[in-house]
Amino acid sequence: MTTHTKHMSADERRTATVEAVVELAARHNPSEITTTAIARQMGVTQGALFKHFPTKEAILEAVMGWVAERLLARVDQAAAAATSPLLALEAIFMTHVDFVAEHPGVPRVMFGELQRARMSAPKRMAQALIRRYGERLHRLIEAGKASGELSSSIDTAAAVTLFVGTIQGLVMQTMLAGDVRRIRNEAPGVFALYRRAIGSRP
Amino acid sequence: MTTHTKHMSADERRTATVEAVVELAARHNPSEITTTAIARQMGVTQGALFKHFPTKEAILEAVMGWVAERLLARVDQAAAAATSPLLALEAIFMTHVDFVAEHPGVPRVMFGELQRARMSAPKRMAQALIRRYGERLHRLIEAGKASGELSSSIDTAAAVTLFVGTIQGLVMQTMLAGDVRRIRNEAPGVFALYRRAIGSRP
DNA sequence: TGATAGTAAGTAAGTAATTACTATCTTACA
DNA sequence: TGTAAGATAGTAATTACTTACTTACTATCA
Repeated sequence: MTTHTKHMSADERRTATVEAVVELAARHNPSEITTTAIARQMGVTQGALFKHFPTKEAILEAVMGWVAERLLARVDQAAAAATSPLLALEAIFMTHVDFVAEHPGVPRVMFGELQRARMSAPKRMAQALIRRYGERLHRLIEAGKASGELSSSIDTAAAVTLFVGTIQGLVMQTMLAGDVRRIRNEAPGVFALYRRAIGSRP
Repeated sequence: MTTHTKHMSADERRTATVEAVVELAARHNPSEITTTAIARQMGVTQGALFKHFPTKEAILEAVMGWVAERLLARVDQAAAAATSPLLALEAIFMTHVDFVAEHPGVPRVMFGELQRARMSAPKRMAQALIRRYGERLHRLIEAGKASGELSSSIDTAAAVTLFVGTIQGLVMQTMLAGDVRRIRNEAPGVFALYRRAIGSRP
């Protein structure tokens, strides 16, 4: 319940800034997201941003933190509700796809940070997020192999790479088509193929 | 066998410019590839670029043309030498991985162009390349289903998306590790999973 | 309670640096 | 010698960030 005041609190403004970046990234190239564009999206002057963030990089750092927290929380929640490793992988997949469909700018910002030449705080956070995500997948796949639900002959590292790449492929299709709804429609078919790839054969 | 002259011909310079961009993209964020950086990579002043290209966008257009021509030629050559649809898909996969390992900047430039907000000539060329690439995959997968080599129950469109995403996933791993050789090492394992996903079961 | 001083949040108008691109002059080769 | 290729030194526009000033909320105290 935000009262209609002209001034926001520092915390509200920081959150609003992060959300503005995520929304802008859905329609614009991350490298074209200038501080002026962020401020305009928020209905505020450009200089006002620097009351809450020392640099633009600090803004991107906050964005990466926002993404890591929300994505991992939802993914963990989905996995916890599942009753087997394979079902957990499917739940994670669909949850991730939902997240990307809700926030199409997120994978673009992530990829943009990873592409940076020099190491930076936001790039480090993007790497850390993918590493943590990969560890969760690795554990689930190993558990699935142990329980016999997944084929014990598959390469776990390759299965992790394929999982992440599968979502990347869906994101790419979305960017090609320019239609966000498409990712939700195509996701089940693509995961069905992934299940064929890793599942044990009857 | 370029003779040691100070002035290059227009055609040589255009090719050298494209190669400079591809080399720069291997180490730098595509949006950080300025005309100054391109010129420095070529050992030439920045203004000299505009003797051969009217705009920077025209340079990127030439880059996309260079990529489309070389990648599709190599992919077609690899597919033609294969004796079955599945072997053709494997040959295309490995050829593509080789191409990316040789030119790690290429997928970054491609992805960067696709991310652009407004339509542009290079973006259109990137979309056209992926479309043509996808059509080739589509035909091969359909042929494989007809011959019984691939499962007839799989979704062909999803299989195309998964193929492209699989390579994207390998590229992402490369960017995370910062080590180009890794993609060649991991490629066979990942394709083995892809084969499990689409192949008919014995 | 109600005036008021202090402060956080915001504005407006700057800065230097960098960008793509250009005008003018110079060099090298056929 | 004429011309294409390149060098030099610009241009206006845009970038992240700053400075000086103004507004709105809040805690304090008579």
